[in-house]
Amino acid sequence: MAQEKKLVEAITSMDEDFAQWYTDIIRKADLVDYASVRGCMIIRPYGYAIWENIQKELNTRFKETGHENVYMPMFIPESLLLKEKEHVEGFAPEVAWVTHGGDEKLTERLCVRPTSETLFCEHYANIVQSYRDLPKLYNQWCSVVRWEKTTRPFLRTLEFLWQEGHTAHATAEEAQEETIRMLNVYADFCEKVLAIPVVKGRKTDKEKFAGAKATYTIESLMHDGKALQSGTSHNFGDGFAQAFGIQYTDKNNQLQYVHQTSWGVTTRLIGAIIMVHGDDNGLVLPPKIAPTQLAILPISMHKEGVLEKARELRDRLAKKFRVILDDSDKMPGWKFSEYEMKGVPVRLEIGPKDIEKNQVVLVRRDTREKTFVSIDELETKLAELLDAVQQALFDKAKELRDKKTYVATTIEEFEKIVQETPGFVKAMWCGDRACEDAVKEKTSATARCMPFEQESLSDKCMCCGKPAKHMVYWGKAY
RNA sequence: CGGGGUGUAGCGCAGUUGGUAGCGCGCUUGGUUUGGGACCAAGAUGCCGGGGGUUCAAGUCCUCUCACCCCGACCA
Repeated sequence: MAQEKKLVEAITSMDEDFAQWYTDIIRKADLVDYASVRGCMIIRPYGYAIWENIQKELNTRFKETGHENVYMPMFIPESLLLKEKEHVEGFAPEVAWVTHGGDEKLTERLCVRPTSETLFCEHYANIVQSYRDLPKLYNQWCSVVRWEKTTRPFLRTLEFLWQEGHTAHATAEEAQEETIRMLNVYADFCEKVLAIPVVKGRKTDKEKFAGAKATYTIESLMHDGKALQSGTSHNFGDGFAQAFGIQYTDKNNQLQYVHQTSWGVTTRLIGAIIMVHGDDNGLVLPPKIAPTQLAILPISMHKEGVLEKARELRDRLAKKFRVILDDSDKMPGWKFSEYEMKGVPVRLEIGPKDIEKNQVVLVRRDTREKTFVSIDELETKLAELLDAVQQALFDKAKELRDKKTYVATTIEEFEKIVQETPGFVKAMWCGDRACEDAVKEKTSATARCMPFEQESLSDKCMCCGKPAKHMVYWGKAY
């Protein structure tokens, strides 16, 4: 029995060692495997299915807001990358270079895209001539490469999957509207689909994207109290347009520069789902994103009629839900643990006793609460239960985030909170880079964002005591 | 890139003063089982991370190297 117990507890407790818990989950739930190149991961079918659902949901929203998908090359000539100064300085340290084609040394080395601003800019310069050509609302799904020093599956890998939207507009106002529109799309997606509450706001200059005029972000809080930047939306103004010569002729026959935006989310969102909803029994997936919403587990399936009934239910429910039937000869207890580990939102048990009573047992993953449901009203009850789980996950995550959101008015208070009770800390800031640097130096916490919903906690900067300009969410970040 | 740790069967690990490799889980086959990780029986599985040394003999000692994990600095 001791041995069995150990097996069940194969996942490290999150309170004991959060990092190890995370690693255990992604391996045991079959999300990823390590690849032979350092820092690269294999996204396994179950993990990739989550990404496919993310793609499906986001693509719908992108199309609804008028965007078209395109595909850009993965190589960027060095000369092209060098065109925008701040941008290069931001990315140069972490790009991978291709220097040879076969045995031939290339005359100009090519970087493997770390992001595709330069490619989109080059293309826009070619295809935009008139105000009639605007706006251009493009998006691409691809992978990018950043030669990171340390890596963690989903959170930071050398190569990762993402989408990057790149748009060009006639006016600064339109570009700003687009930047905020897409930030809101991300926020809505995170909250409604991933059940992850987010704080919307603007990045400080120190934290903004290399080459951007302004960066907006959605920030979420993980179970361990560390913050995760979950999506960003940048307004480039006309900086890139000037560097790349993207001009159009307006209605008055005047030559103008376009105003651009870019925005992206990555497979990191999967890391967020794990760290926001997961527990000591494994993954917990929000029904809207779960590859499998219902696992049907026949009990005593060698007995007459059980398997037949289970198959009948599977066929019936598969019309409306993402369902699997596990008719392998594993023990029921093993299957319970397995599907909990994989975060399947609801499981259905059906055995001889249930068939007699024309019922099934539904068990929700998040609370393990069991309900007996008549087979006749299964579709309705299951739909209700999935909705209830979706909502409960959001509520629970929000409650935890709110609980772990603190207020500090002095640097001493701030330091104490950061050290003793990790989470978001709301505090006032004068807007000076020196104070931001000092906070990081002292506490290793950074400014996550200046939220749109500002509060006046005090009229002085917590660091220097000068008049406060912004209320900032601070925290240690992934 | 700094600090720490680990590489032995698919996974988790043991391997004493150097003597030619073992345990648990998993896997295969057969049987009994099935409402919270079943049991019995019979099997299969190793370039001991890699290179170089020392030695009659290296998983074990020396040396170089590679990879991964954790903590920092940098980033999505």
